[in-house]
Amino acid sequence: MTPKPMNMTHLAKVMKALSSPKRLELYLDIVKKNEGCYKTGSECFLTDIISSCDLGAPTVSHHLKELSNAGLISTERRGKYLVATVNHETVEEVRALLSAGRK
Amino acid sequence: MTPKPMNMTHLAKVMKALSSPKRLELYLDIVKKNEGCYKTGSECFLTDIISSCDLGAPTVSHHLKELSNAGLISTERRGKYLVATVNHETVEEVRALLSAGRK
DNA sequence: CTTATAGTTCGATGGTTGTCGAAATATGAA
DNA sequence: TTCATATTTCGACAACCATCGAACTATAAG
Repeated sequence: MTPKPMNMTHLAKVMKALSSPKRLELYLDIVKKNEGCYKTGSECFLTDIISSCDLGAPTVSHHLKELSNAGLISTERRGKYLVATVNHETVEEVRALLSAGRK
Repeated sequence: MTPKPMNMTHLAKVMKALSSPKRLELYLDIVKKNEGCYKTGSECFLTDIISSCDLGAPTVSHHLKELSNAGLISTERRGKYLVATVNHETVEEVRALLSAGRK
């Protein structure tokens, strides 16, 4: 089944969410940690992200909200911590739209 | 052959180039006109883009330069007119990077 | 050469954004 | 409850951006 089409306003929002180098780095970090989760069962904790990047906690919080707002990730509170998971559907929709007019 | 990997700074640049709704619209318009070109031989002229969108010529010129700067399109002067063509390689590189950690 | 059309460059402007520190909130531990 | 850690909200600020009109350059037609 092909993923349902995405309107352009939303797509622009997703692109904007990934247009800041730091935020893109954060996103790819979450992706990688999610891969690890698939294999080892460990999850992606916000606190680890904050520790491993050179940004302040408020900035990271803001970036994660932006990624979440664009539908790229979802966040869930697990006790004291926050867990981030990638929303693969949204990524697929972007890929689908980028496939337009492919050779 | 898999496309060569793209560094993150460049990827962020590409994302930023597509993060403005109007500019995204322009890009997809160029993609569509390039598709038509493949079938009918007609090309994508800047003057037509300017006529069919609600932006001034200076703004469109600026947007096209941004798309070109990101490597998403190339422009070529054909006599009095400017022709825009999609750079499929760049799009493929973006798609490749978005494939990271896919289910 | 003059005119008309296509496109770019420039300067300005209002709006958005990434980042920070400080303060507030949330949650679990002692 | 009190404390420590995790996260969010707030206010601010400099930097950036999308858009515009005016002026400039380029190319072709007459």
